[in-house]
Amino acid sequence: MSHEEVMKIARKRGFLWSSFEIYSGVAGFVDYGPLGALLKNKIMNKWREYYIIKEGFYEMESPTVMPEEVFKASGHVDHFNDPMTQCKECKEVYRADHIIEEATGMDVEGLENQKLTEIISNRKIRCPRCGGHLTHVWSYNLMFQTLIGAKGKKIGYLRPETAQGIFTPFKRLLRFFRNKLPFGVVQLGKAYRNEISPRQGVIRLREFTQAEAEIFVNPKEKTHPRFHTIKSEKLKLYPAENQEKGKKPITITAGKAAEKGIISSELLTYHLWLAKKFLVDIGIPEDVIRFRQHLPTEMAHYAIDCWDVEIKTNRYGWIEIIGIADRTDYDLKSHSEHSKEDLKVFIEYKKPKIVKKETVKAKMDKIGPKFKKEAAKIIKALEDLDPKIVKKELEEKGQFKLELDKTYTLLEEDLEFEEIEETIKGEKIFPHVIEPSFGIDRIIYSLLLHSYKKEDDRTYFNFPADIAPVEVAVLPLVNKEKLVQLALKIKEDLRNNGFIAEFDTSGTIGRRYARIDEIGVPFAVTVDHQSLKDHKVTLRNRNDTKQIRISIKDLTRALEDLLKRRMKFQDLSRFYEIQD
RNA sequence: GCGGUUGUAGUCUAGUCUGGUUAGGACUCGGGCCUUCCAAGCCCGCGACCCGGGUUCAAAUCCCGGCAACCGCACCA
Repeated sequence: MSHEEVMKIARKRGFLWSSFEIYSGVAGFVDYGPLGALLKNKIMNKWREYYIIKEGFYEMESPTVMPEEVFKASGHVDHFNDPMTQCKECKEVYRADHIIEEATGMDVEGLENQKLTEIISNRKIRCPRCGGHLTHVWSYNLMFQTLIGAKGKKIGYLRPETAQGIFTPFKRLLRFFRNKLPFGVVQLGKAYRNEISPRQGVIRLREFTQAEAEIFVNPKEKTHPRFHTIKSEKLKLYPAENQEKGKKPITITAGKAAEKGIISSELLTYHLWLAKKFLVDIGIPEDVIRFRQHLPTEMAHYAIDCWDVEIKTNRYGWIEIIGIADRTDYDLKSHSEHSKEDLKVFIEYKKPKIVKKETVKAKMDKIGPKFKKEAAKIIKALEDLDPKIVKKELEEKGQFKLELDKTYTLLEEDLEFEEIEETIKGEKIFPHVIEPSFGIDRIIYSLLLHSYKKEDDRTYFNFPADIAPVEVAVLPLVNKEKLVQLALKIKEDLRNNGFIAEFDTSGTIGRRYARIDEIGVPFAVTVDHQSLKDHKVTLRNRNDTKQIRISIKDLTRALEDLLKRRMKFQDLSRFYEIQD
């Protein structure tokens, strides 16, 4: 539970290192060491199990460098930008808009830097701390900028989220899913934010790994086919209202939360539950998980409802590790406007709608001779007019003046009104997007923190068997040639069967167990003298250090059952002799 | 970005104030001996003054700058 102890072991045993240490390091970057990389991959693959296999979403991969247009459309170029100013005397840095709003009460959101600078000098706004003069306003954008191409004319940015890489090929995706909602697309990968001053180690990184799902749905159908199966599952929620009124979080069933509108839709509720199930599955205890709703003031520009999954930590309090948002149609709409591409989906009505409609048409035999060459454009213009207005004007004035490049006067005899029935099969809409966005690095931190166990003089990571980086250790009880040879052979066999197996002869058996416990190896195979005669070895369970004696030929099968969590060690011990 | 505190092997630390032999110890790690089940013991070995500049005959030690970590403030679409 202690941050310091856990991070110390994480560093010592090769889970997490700060990057570029030999060059003093750079804040906000970390290396995943050998065990960290294994752990991270296992967690990401578990995530794929949940979102790709079980939910039926598909994964894609887009570039991490993207052209400026993408982030103009997404709002990151404008909204991810903070206007800053600094006191010339005391060097304090401020948000320029905040300081103006405080001093004058003006709403200056969205104004250009030059305008803000003018306001500061005209209104004689000074440093609130020391009264000193303030510098001109500059922009601090949290995106890393780069130049694309040899001539360096095209501005590019490192993506601040993986999501945009899913929105931009939306037309292709829609075709891949055969033009039908709902569908989900996921992406796991790196994202970048040039934080002003990253602290808190792995909690706020400049380069981090996200696992995001973008689920495209019909706005009228924000539910999930399996919602009924999770209705009575309990969620610990901290709604915005409770935060504002200083009340405590509530525990409520998924069904009630959606029904009462605490969470804005059944689908969003389902994804809150799913995120929690995932976290519990990889080994984060349920009682350190809660869902906190964004306050209206902190909600991102694109969302209508957003819940953070938070984990309790001893050092940082409750930290956000997952954000689950209803992004509505913000992104697709905006990309559609900027790119001039149609990013809508055709939704077919269950029953076609029959609409009665009045139309006005030109009588060709009248219009033709009357207007000759100009008739064509008049006919075309009539199609776009509201027939009611034409009819009304005709009735009142006996003629209708059509304003085009010049005025054409149309009489009642030139026109024909008709009421027709039109069958509308459906409509084109922008889908809404439900987005669970996982911060993998923070999840790993939370997992390390909450898996760490200390018992007497023993420490271990209580990783689930299928998450543990090293799966099994093979150890000779003592370093006698024959035992070492047999242990090596068993290790090779296990590796050939796909297990991540380690072997260790250093120190005494107790020290070896301690070493593998410290990195959370769930099972150990120990070869003793008896093994040479009866071809049996002991299999040790990390959490309770209990052992059973099992024949070497059964080992692969037993370990497979254990590591895939088809069987618990306790169940296995019914079939085998228990060792003291 | 601002202010404060701190930087000695993988880890913890002595030495820094008061400049002066080969920077000392413990644990860890590697090799060996021993050892029949949970960090035992013995022998051997690897391994450090954050980086750069200055002052000085001489800098881990004093001064300046940088970097990093921690704490507070600010920031965190």
